[in-house]
Amino acid sequence: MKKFKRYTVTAALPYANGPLHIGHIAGAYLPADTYVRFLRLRGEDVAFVCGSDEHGVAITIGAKKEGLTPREFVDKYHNLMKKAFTDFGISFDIYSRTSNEIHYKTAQDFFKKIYDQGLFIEDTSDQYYDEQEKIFLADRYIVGTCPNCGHPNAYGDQCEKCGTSLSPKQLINPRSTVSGQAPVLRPTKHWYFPLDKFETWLKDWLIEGHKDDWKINVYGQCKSWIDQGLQPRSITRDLEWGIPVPLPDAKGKVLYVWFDAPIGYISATKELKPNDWEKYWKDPETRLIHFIGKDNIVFHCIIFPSMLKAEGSFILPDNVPANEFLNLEGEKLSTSRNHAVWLHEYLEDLPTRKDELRYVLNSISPETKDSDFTWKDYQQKVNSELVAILGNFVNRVMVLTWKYFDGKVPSEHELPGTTDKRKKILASYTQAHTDLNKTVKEMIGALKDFKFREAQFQMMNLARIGNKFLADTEPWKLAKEDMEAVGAILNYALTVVGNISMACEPFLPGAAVSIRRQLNAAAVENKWKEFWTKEELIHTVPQHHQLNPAELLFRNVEDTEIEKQVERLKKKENKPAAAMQENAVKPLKPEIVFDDFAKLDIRVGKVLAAEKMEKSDKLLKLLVDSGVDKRTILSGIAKHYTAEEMVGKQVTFIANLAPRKMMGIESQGMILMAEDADGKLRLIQPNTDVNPGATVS
RNA sequence: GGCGCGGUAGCUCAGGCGGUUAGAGCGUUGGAUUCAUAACCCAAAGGUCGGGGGUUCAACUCCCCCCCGCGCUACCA
Repeated sequence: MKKFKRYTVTAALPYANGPLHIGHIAGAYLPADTYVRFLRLRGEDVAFVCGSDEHGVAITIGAKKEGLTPREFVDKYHNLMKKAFTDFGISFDIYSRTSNEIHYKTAQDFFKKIYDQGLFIEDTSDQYYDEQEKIFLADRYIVGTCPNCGHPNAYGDQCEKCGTSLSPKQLINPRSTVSGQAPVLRPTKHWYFPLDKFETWLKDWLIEGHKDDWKINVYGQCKSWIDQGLQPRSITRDLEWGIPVPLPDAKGKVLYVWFDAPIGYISATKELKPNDWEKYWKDPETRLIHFIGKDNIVFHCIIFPSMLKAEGSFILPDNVPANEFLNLEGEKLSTSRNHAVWLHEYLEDLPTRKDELRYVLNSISPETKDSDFTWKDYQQKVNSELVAILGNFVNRVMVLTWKYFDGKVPSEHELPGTTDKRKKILASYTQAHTDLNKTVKEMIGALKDFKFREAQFQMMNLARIGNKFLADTEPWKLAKEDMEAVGAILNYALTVVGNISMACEPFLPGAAVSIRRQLNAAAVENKWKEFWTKEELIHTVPQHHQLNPAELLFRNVEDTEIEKQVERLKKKENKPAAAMQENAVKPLKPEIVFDDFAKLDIRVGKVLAAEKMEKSDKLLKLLVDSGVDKRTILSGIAKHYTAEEMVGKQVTFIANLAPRKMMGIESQGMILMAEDADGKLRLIQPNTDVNPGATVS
């Protein structure tokens, strides 16, 4: 493996439109922090950078919703996240933000450098423009009737009722959500990054070059993406909030948030190391690693590297150990449903349990597949692992040393194997020592491979071996007959405790400090690098050294503690966030006159036959008796109704809608559905049967 | 529908370029023990390795089909 001189480690820039939850932590920040702590302990030169991602339409929408300016809005969430990270102990070297001036310049320079090479494609196309507000409307700012399901308030990028992805021009009767007015089409120019031109290079660099060293889930998704063919991507937007496109003819244009965000890693590094930041981004002997969640894979593995390649002077990511997702109590985390454990709330409720959260999240880290956090599991892991195995081991060694040696480290010398009992002790010692060294090597090997669950397990193994050593040698029995042996045993046990304090630092930084305090081990601190680079047990506590009183590393989690958390979770779900409630009821459409309505021929029909459309997940093909004819209607309801249950049902449909071909079959009408707040579709039916062909008015 | 990743003991997960009785931690049960936050230590029970075919002397591991979960994608008038 290539030897690197230094590391640049990034953790995904969290989007500044809401607080952090444990899914974010488990996905990117905890693994990144664990890895960085490991690197630092080995004495590596590392820059650990992160910051808030503060641009994009979603920010402007969120700001509007909360009645704030975008600036106030991002300030609020930037500060909230920054504090939560600090309080939790994620050890960024810098937590910056993309609204900083230095980032504006960095991003603009980056753009300009590629622009000057003539790489970007310029293209002018018609887009919706709000004449009253004098702005071009981003997709999310336009609502209209969904051409698919008739949902009157579909967004310009997606209909939330039927899930169809849309472009604004497909919407019927589009309206601006800013002014409520109908927007007009206007030509506007944008710049595109020619991703397609990097296909050959990506195949070489990624598909060939990282076949074996990238995680299989990451590699598989990238390969799938590249194989499907790459398209130019637009990298500018018509928007007020963002980084202005640094060109003379680009008034009102900003860089697309996805373009500027990853450059934020570079800006943050510049801010951190104004004089030698380039070493961390341009020296091939620097190892660049991105920690992200799986939603970010394509961006960090394909698009950003292509941008870096295009710019020309930067190094490329050497690895992108993306995690899958974390679920909560068996269900997906959901911001809108408020189904989440928010980091800042956890820290308020359980301020003394930071290591516990780190431990549990790491132990269920979604490294290879989605995983599930439950409070019950949290309690069990804390009680039966942290308390019972690790805390207990450290505590019993401390207590024994105080009891028999007044808290002074016993003398250190070879124990002569003069009796059978002593021979047994020596055998136990040899066994423990061999196991411990092996475990240390495995722990460090796992950390190098980004296998943090495994690494943490090996760290805990040190305590398991320690417990076994005590049980095997039984110093409390020997105290009656052979204090020299007791001293030898406890001297070694204290050595193990000292090594554990070093081993647990990347996983349980709080416990590491506590153990060091108990050992009164200021003298030990400069030994950390030795432990982490020699990869074996080292000598930690000098003989006759005075220890501090024992303190408990962890407390048991009582039932009442987790019951409180579970209840809190349930309560939240019954009471969705305020923002969600606003969303649940869509705003009224502009007024129409009776004649508009009269154009519609709405009727009730009866489904005679139904079948699932082949090769479609959403479409059912219905044969409907409309009274005047039997017609085929395709409807995107397959996720809500099976073909079988549709047969015989009365349905309301639009009878005079122009026929439309879908997947090779012509649909002669449109079934009307009601959409519940949760997105479920339900048929609109008369409350008693009517004859097929009955009109609705 | 296509593509990617996954489906291994009650739970969380290892493993597997085919080859002895499929592993660990936690949980459960039994034993031992008392230095320790009833914790630790020992032992046992517990799995037809998602289902069905196939290749092979031999498959959990390779091939095909199917089912389930997650993600991307197509369709959704």
